[in-house]
Amino acid sequence: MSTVAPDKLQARADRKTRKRQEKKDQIARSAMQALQELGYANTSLRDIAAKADLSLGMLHYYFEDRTQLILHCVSLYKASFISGLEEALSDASGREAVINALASALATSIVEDASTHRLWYDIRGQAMFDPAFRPMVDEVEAALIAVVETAARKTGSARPGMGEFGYALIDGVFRYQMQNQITGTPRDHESLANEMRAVLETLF
Amino acid sequence: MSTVAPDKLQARADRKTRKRQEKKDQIARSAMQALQELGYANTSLRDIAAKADLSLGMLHYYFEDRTQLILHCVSLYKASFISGLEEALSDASGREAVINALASALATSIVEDASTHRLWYDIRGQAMFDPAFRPMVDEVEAALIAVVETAARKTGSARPGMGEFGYALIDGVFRYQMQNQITGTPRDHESLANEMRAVLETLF
DNA sequence: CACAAATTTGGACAACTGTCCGATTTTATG
DNA sequence: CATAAAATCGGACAGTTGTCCAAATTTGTG
Repeated sequence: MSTVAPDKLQARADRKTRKRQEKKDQIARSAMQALQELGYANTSLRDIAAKADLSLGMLHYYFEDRTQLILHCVSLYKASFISGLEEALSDASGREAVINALASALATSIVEDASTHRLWYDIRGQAMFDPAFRPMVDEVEAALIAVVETAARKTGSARPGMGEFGYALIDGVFRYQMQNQITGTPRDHESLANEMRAVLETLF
Repeated sequence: MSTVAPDKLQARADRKTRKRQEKKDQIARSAMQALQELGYANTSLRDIAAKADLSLGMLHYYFEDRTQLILHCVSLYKASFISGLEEALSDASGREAVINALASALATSIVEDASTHRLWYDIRGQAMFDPAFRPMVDEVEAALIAVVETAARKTGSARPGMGEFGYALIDGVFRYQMQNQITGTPRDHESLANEMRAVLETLF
């Protein structure tokens, strides 16, 4: 028989699992640093352990295997990037304002988080070969398509198939900007936003 | 002193190097089969040797290292894909004909060579982390941008910066089509070409 | 045919990988 | 404070990787 109330046990278990989740997030944030630098193919668990100042065994204590750890990183990426876009959209109303908000948010992300997106594109490409990454990639892309659909609705230009088509177009330019930002000549926020605006103006 | 004429020596040396080049191409074609299947990160030299029915040492006899072999594969990809696009464009005149030709050629390539493009996107992503791939990737992209500029000129809609911008847009849709063709529901030539035509109509 | 060069083989090698586990330390609990 | 659970460590393990090389075979040449 238990000496404490059931709800107290429950609360205790919850605190444990939350603490564990936070530790997993913290490890994943360190892991992202290593992955962003070296890429999926060239980052070993030892690289990650070193970056996180953790022992090798710890990684397997918190994550089933390498794939699960990387998936957790993508999950963090999604939460951060998508919610930023949604927030930018929710604050805007009127066609021009919506277009400006989206273009500006995307440009900001290129300037500030180019190497995070580089990792995302690396893993999205990996998903083309390793089915283990597909569900997570599909989840992120579905959310991005939903963002485009929201923008289309708010600009009064919603059409069937618009989400996917718009996502593909925007992603093409966004990825090219990211690539040039890292391997070519970096551009400033205004220049990037203007280019993206040109896409959105013809799309919506 | 030599017992044969200098030009004869020259011809002999040329034959040797040409034969060596053809062997390299043959190996690279086999290597592409393995790489297309498994991807850059998961294809070992042993996988390639097995696919090419060759011993491991042979690969190093013809290629300095793994990177050089893969670069040779990309070089083959470029020659084949780009020349196909250029040919399609050269046969067409008049705005609608040019747009149709380009849209159709791209759709054909999605249907027939989706997994070749999957490998290309894999290596283009790899170039974001490994500088050894950058010159080759830049070369391919410069050629693709030139194709877009040719199309823009032939449709009478050439503007400064058009090549890069158009390439980014088209590539976004093309890549998304490729991804869906492999991991999603494959579509037929007409459907793919129609979608691409929609991009080209607004671009040019 | 003889002989040199080119080609091909098969395996050795060290480095690196993800995974796993026993022992130790730290933390939370009654 | 004592004791159980959670957390952390350090290293072992087997498998894989790219690279290299000495020997054997094939090819081309005089």
